[in-house]
Amino acid sequence: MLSDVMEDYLKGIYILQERAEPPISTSQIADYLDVTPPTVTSMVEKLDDRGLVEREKYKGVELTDEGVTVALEVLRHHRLLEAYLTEHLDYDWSEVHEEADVLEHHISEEFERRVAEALDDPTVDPHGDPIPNADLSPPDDAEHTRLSEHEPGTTVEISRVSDREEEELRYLKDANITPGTVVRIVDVAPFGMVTVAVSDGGRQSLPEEIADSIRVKRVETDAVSAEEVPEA
Amino acid sequence: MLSDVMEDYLKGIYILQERAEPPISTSQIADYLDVTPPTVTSMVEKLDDRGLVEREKYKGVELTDEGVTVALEVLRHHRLLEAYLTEHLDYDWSEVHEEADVLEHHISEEFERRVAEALDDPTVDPHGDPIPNADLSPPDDAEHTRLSEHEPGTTVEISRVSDREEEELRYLKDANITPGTVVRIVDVAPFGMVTVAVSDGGRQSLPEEIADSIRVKRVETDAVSAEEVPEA
DNA sequence: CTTTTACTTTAGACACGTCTAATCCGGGGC
DNA sequence: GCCCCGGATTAGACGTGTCTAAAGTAAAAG
Repeated sequence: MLSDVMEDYLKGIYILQERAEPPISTSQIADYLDVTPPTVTSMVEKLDDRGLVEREKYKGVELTDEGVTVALEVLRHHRLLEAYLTEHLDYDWSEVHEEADVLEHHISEEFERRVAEALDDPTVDPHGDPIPNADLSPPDDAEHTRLSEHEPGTTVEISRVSDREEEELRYLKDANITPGTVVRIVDVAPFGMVTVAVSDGGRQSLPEEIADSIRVKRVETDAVSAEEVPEA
Repeated sequence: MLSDVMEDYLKGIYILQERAEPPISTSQIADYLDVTPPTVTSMVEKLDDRGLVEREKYKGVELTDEGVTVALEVLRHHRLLEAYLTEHLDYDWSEVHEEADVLEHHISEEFERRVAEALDDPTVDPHGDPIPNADLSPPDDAEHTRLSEHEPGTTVEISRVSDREEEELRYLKDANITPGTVVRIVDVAPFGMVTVAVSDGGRQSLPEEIADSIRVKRVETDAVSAEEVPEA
């Protein structure tokens, strides 16, 4: 019987592990979950006791296989819900996150099954994030690179945008940066800001943290030649 | 900011008030919510402090108007969810209760609105229970009488069956006692057991607590004359 | 009018998840 | 090789919701 809170810790640690190599530090977790470091310390002790994380004092934690499974289960719930809300309840993809963040802890396995069925077993959510499949095997995230790691001139297709802040998402949507869109990278500033040209001719600059959280797939350059974009 | 638990108490007290005149005693609540009486005492103190119930020590509690409003909000969530799960996620009406009991505390107002819209503002849930409308005015429950208060020989149409125990509901469904069905009352035993004849010719005996929780509407007797039922 | 009894409340404990304040490592700079 | 500083942990507290055991009360039975 894991509490909602424990599930949130495991999900958070999983996401942090996707972003950076384990071990994940106390303060990273505290930051991500918006609690104080002592709170994290006591929680990770508990998770360690239960065998959900491997903890080394003063170093940080790493999810065990069991911890990963729980995290994937929660993530599956979250992303299925996001997809369902978008497809069947007419939510916009920029506003589903909070609802899913709560409900993910409260739906039954039966509910999960029926939602997956109603959606015909989707593999990605509306933000482009992969939905772990029912057997909870770790999804493989190859081929997707970070927007921030490409050279100017490269043309890429957006595959995933992070689903954290509703504000940000609305902004990205307005700028037409959504999964499936093809953009050309115009400039990468020394402080990490990336400027891209969208197919409608607009340009958009994105600070490092954002550019880092957007995953893309490289596209053959001539694929967008029909929609050429001006240089400046 | 009411906790889930407080919402459960308020909903429970509301339902108990529908069944019996207030004040509602500590032990009735304890029984209904499956907690011990001291737990109830401390909780109702808190609810009293917040103005959600009127409490008289050693007597019991009664919901204030504000308490009623909260209870209706929760009940609206519950019943909309039951209806939604049945209509759009292919649940059977005998299995929706538990899912709704959890989710009712966790859906946003936005979610409520969209579900109501998807269902075209339904007025009753799959068990026949009235869904409070969005303005949370107390639903009026006239015309519905208890199955247990009718004379043998009377013909009635089932309008509501309680939604408490999945087991019971499945049993009732198998016996064809569902909202909309017309039955004739064959016998009322001195210990409260009611025997009814269903239109397919079967008969069904129901113990007092069940017969008490089933609400019915009286029907003109000749309405079922085409499907006459044997005496014994 | 007193006693009994059923129910309610008080007292005190515990698990959970959180906090602040204080202490404690451990690795980088000197 | 020592010190310092930033981050981590311990200590101790609190609010919530629950429990068991003990004490109290009200109303029915005698």
